[in-house]
This record gives sequence, C-alpha cells and structure tokens, in this order.
Amino acid sequence: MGMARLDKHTAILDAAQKRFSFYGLTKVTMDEIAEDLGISKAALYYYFPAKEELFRQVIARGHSEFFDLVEDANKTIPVAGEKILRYFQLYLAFFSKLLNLNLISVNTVDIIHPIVKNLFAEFTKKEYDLIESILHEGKKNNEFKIDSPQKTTVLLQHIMQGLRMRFFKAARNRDNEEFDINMYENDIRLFAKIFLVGIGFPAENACL
Amino acid sequence: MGMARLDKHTAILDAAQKRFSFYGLTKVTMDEIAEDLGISKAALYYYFPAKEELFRQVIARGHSEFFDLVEDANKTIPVAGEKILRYFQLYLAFFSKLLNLNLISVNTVDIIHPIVKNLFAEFTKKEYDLIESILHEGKKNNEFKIDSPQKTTVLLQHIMQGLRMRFFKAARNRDNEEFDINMYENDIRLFAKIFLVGIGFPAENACL
DNA sequence: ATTTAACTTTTTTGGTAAAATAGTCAGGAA
DNA sequence: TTCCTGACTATTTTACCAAAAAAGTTAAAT
Repeated sequence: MGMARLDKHTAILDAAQKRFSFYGLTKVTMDEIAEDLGISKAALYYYFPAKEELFRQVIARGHSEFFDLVEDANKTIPVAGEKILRYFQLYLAFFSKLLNLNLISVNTVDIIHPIVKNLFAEFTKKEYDLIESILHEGKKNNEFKIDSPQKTTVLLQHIMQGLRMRFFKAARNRDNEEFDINMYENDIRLFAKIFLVGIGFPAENACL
Repeated sequence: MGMARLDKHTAILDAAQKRFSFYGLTKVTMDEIAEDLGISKAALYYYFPAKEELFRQVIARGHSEFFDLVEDANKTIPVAGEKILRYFQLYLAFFSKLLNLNLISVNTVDIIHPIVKNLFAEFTKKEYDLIESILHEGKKNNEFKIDSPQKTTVLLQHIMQGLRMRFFKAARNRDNEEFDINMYENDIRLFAKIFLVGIGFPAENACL
C-alpha cells in the first residue's frame, strides 16, 4: 500500500533536505538518500530525473516557504517601516534555520554550481521586487526619505548578502574565535535599526 | 655602485608588489621577481628570507600607507561625523586601488594563507580602534546617537568586509553582468549616507 | 657586504588506473 | 498502467606516483 504520488515526492524532498543540509550537494549520494527512505536508487530516479534536480527542488521549496511567509506578513501590515522590519526578522529566522542545518556548504562552495547560481539569482530577483515595492510605497507615503528606492534596494541586498557571506566564511574557518550565530543576528538587528533611522523611519518603532 | 640597503629593500618591495598585485601570491615565482629586478634569486633571498615574508611586507606596507593617510586626516578634522565620512572616502580609494591592481586574489583565495589571515587580523584590529575612537568621540559630543560604539564599530566593519568580499566574489565570476567597480563605490557611498543619518549625523553634511 | 651559479629540498602538476557514484534498463510485482 | 528492483553502463572522483617547477641553501667570487 503506497503513498499518494505527491506525498512520496514530499517525503523524498524531506529526506534529501536532511542529508543535503548537513553535508551539502557533493557529499551526499543518491544511494544514501534512497537508503534513508528504504527504497532503491532506481525508485528515487523514478521520481526525480537527476540529483541536481532533486537538490534544486529542495532549495526552491525552502525559498517558496520563505516568500510565502513574507507575503502573508505584508498583507496584514499597513506601515512600510514595519514591513521592512518584519522582513529583517523573517530573513534572519530563515537563514538561521539554514545555518543551523548547515546549508553553509551551499553558499560557501567555491566552484559555484550553475544550479545554485540560478537559484540564488531567482531568490535575489524575487527579493528585489519585494523590497523595492516596500521602499517605493514608503517613499510615496513620506514614511521614508530616500532618493532612489532602486538603488537603496540594491544596497540593502548587497549588505545582507555580504553579511551572510562573511558569516558563512567565518563559520568555515572554525578556528576563528568570533564564529557565532549570535554575532550574525546582532549584526542584522543593529543594522535594521540604523538603516530604518537612516532612511527616516522613527527609531522608537525599531524594536527588532 | 649599488643602492643603499634601504633603497634596495624598497625597490624589491615595489617589484614584488607589481607582480603580486597582478597575479597573487601563488602565481608569482621568486625567479620572476628577481628577473624583473635584474638580479639573481639568491640575491633576492639575501634581502628577504622567504617568499611569504616578502609578500607579508608588501601588504603590510600598503596597510601602513593607508593608516597614515587616515591618521593625518583625523588630525585636521574636528568633527567626528566628518572623520567617518573621510574614512569612507579613504577606504574606498584604498581598496579601489587594490582592486584595479587585482589584489583580488589575496582576498578570494580559498585556502586562506595564515600570513594573509594574520595581516587581515592586524588590519581589522587597527581599523577597529580607529573607528571605535571616532564613534566614541562622536557619542561624547552628542554628534552621534548610538548605544554602543563597540557594537556599532563591529557592525560597520562587518558590513564593509561583507561588501568587499561580495565584490571580490562577483569580480571572480566575470560572467556576472553586474561586475563593476562603480557598483561597489556606489554601495559604499550610499551606505555612508544612510549610516550617518542612521546614527544621527545630519544628512546634508553627507556629501560623499 | 653583496652577489652568483650550482645545488638540494619541497611543492605542484599531469597523467592514470581503481574506486565511487550518477544514471539507465529490462523486467517483475501491485 | 504505476511503481519498484537488481543488475547494468557511463561518468566522475580519488589515490597514487613520477616528472616538472619552484622554494630555499651553499660555497665561492667580487
């Protein structure tokens, strides 16, 4: 008595995520994932045509979950400043989760796989649209004092990416005594505060 | 009739810098540097006991030059906000120079050489003291509204490092259409603006 | 005190066979 | 048909080693 096809799909993604998030794309074999699920490798290939595709879907699912959360939040928040604040929080929670599970390898891998690159580009694009629309809205409301929502969005993304990358790197060289997820979280929190005040949103509200 | 010992030292550092800044530590041989100088490799070793030490001194000299400029500037500027602004400018100029000369390899090298690591740590330490003292001064003057100069300094450093690292990475994957030193410069400029306003320094002064 | 040619030692590179892993297929069970 | 398996092939990674390159040394010359 088998599962429905969709459940099976989900079960495979879950198992794959468990492995990938611990060891990264290259250090996980399809045999291992199949064994975790108690099926043969060939069965795995019945559902997923390639390892890379499986990996891609694991990451894509994570991204979707994140953006769903963000969009839900934005529907219920009327103030642009609060939306940004909420975005920072969700972003932090999302990447902290990935970090704890060691998705590190995805981001620090040096010879960047084209798949990862594309996923990252997609994520960045969606994130850009999201942030840009919030900043634009905030500017129209006179909540924010910014010249260019576009340029500010780009900067914001670059800073977030930079902090993340920097953190991943520190995490890899463990000898680095400053390696600490709290440091990353503190950075993001303090940055959110300074950024919001810097673009004209009252500091008192920035209780991140 | 040979040069004075110190001039020779400097000439060697210049020649080495030229090579290293184009090709990075690993892709330059001592024979090449010696040939550039028109001397034998053994003569080179007479002045510098090891390749790594030569490399170290090239970088250390660059760092010294940078900090000398910053300290000179700070002596003549009374306002903390202006000092920070000037720091951003000098920082940008310094790393733009390194970037043009392709010191990239130093920063993107994956198996980070202990030498590079130490140099970087020293740079970070000096930079920390410098920025922290400016922020502290600005807080005492009521120029800046910050809770913790220490934490703010750490954040500032992390953001600058993150932006730099992100840029280096983009520069390596040239296919990345966004690779552009102007983008990096624009980021720094806009960030300086937002940061200063964010910590309470009047925006009008931020004419970076 | 400086420099060199010739030397030794260490590191990097290139090639290759063996092992590991991705991916396929003919057929069997549900 | 839909799902799955064992046994297969094709590709990639690893482990090894010898040759080449580069770091570093030394004895002797200026």
